[in-house]
Amino acid sequence: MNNYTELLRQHNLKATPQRLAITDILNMHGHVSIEFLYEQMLNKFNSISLATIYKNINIMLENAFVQEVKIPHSKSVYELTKEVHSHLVCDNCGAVQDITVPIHTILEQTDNTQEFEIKSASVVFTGICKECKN
Amino acid sequence: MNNYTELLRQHNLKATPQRLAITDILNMHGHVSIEFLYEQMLNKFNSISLATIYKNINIMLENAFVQEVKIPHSKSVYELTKEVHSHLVCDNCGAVQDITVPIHTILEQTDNTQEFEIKSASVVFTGICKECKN
DNA sequence: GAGATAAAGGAAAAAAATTATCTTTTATAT
DNA sequence: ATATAAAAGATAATTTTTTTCCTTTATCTC
Ligand SMILES: [Mn+2]
Ligand SMILES: [Mn+2]
Ligand SMILES: [Zn+2]
Ligand SMILES: [Zn+2]
Repeated sequence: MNNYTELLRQHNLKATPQRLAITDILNMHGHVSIEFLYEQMLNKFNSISLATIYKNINIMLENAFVQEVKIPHSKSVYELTKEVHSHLVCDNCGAVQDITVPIHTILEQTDNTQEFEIKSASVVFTGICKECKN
Repeated sequence: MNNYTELLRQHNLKATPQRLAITDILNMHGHVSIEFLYEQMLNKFNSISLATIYKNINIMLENAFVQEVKIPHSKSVYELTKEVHSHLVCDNCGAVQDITVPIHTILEQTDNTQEFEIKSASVVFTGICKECKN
């Protein structure tokens, strides 16, 4: 269990109980939607405002604290920023898991005659997860 | 210049002037946002409803006529469905262009111990386009 | 081509998602 | 302990998307 107090302060963000709870939930669940996050937060703070969720997710996005994962045919999920990685999304149950893809190798094998200077890649694989196959 | 009358009918969709105009705009501009599409449509149909745009884009998505491209840090764009491909998005001007990535090769080089059955991939590269480099 | 009809368009309202405003509370520095 | 700027909560406002309801029209059949 990580404590994000210092990390928040390093970004000049006050380490409020609400923010620490958000980071805890992200840390525990990995990839969460706004609604899920709100529901979880309501358990701890029965009068928390949805606006607080949005304001915090947005300020954490600005500070590169949190990343948005855009998923084909469904809503975005959010996660704590970690090393660069890609995602697997289950078509059946919606579960999102991390996967490491050799982006560099891909770029070497991709014909880029367009002279586009690539800086980053967002890769989301879709399919059926291990659990849903059974 | 393509005519989408038949394709629409094959999906049991009436070939209305509005729909043909939408396919024309998609065909001409490649990747368009809802707002852009609406503005363009207003030129031809000065009383078109935004609801018509949404209803048609949604029905075309359902029929796999049109695809949504989700882009990190910006709004989605829509395009006519064609052969499988990926995208380059310019951080500077927002331009979206197609690129072909050897997905199969990537999968071979990606360690998938998670036993996830991958069916498709959504790949969006971000960077600086040729024009914006000058 | 005229008539029948189900689908689609337009206008407006409703719903859902997100952001802004304003007052109260609180984390943090002194 | 106090001061203060930032954040929370409540609410309103805005933006985005969907729904409803009535009118129009594309298409089928004759
Ligand atoms: Mn992840
Ligand atoms: Mn494309
Ligand atoms: Zn699954
Ligand atoms: Zn550019």
